Amino acid sequence: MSASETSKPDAKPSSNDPPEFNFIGQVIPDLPSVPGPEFDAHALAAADIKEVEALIDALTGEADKEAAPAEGPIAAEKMELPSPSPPSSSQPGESTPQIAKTEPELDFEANNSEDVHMQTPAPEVVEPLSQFPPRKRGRGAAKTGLELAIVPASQDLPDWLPPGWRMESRVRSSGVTAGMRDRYFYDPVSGRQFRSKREVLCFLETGMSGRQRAKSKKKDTNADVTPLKTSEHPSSGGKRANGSTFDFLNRPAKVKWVLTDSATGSWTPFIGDEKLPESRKQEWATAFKSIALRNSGSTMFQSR
DNA sequence: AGAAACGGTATT
DNA sequence: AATACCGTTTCT
Repeated sequence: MSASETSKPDAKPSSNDPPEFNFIGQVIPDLPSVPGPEFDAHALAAADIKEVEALIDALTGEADKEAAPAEGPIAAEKMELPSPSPPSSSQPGESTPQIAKTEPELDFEANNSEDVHMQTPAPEVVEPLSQFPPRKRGRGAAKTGLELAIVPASQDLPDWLPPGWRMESRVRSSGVTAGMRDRYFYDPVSGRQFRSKREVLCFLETGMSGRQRAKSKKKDTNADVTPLKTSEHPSSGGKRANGSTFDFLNRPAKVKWVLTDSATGSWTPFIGDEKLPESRKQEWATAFKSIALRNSGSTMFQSR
């Protein structure tokens, strides 16, 4: 649809210094625990709600395909938004601008075909970061007992790397390039692996791995942002860079997004009755934003 | 098929 | 010269 930016007359100074931008890194330095909305809820209100919907859909739809029959009434129609209409926007003809005065809680409940087995999905801080690889695979798998010097590198992270991201530095143990180091970056949300700064940044921008062209010879006139692949559980394996999604492993069966503050637009995810743990909040917020952003362009980052 | 590691060119 | 980046190979 809106192929070209509609409202962007000259939003590109481009004459000064378009340095490295890592909006996510700046926007989410550290999500405040309560009233610290970094993003504009207004933007999320309308169209983005659908994203959340879709997201939840994905969550439930792909949550456990094993329990999903080939035609079972999955998430498709489970979702029911009480009021898809954006509160912030004024409804001409009505007179109840009781916007988010009293917490318009939209509860997207995600019920699988089964009931709930995971009422307490996230006991605590999961362990998104496995310090060391599960095993040795690939080239130097069973070669020599090479115990690669895998440096956690939790520190000394590059400045461009958004907070929460993990970096791994592996040293090559053989070959003419032995001794060289390869760095890998991992998205805390999806767990995907990236091999370079460029990949990461590209991912942060578009939400996709920028490397996705030359696939089909000539058939993509607008191969822009490919839809998410809602058929993977990244956290379990951590694919390389490609799609972006939630942590499909540790998710609640029911999520409730509450607009805690309409003014600033502070949405807070609730699991059941409990507020999302801080540890998870960032991830969610990141994903949430990422998705919303993907659709609204940069609408939500406008500072008023 | 996917992940890990190496090879090698491009870039700084 | 150093290293960032990514194609390709190798192994699970």
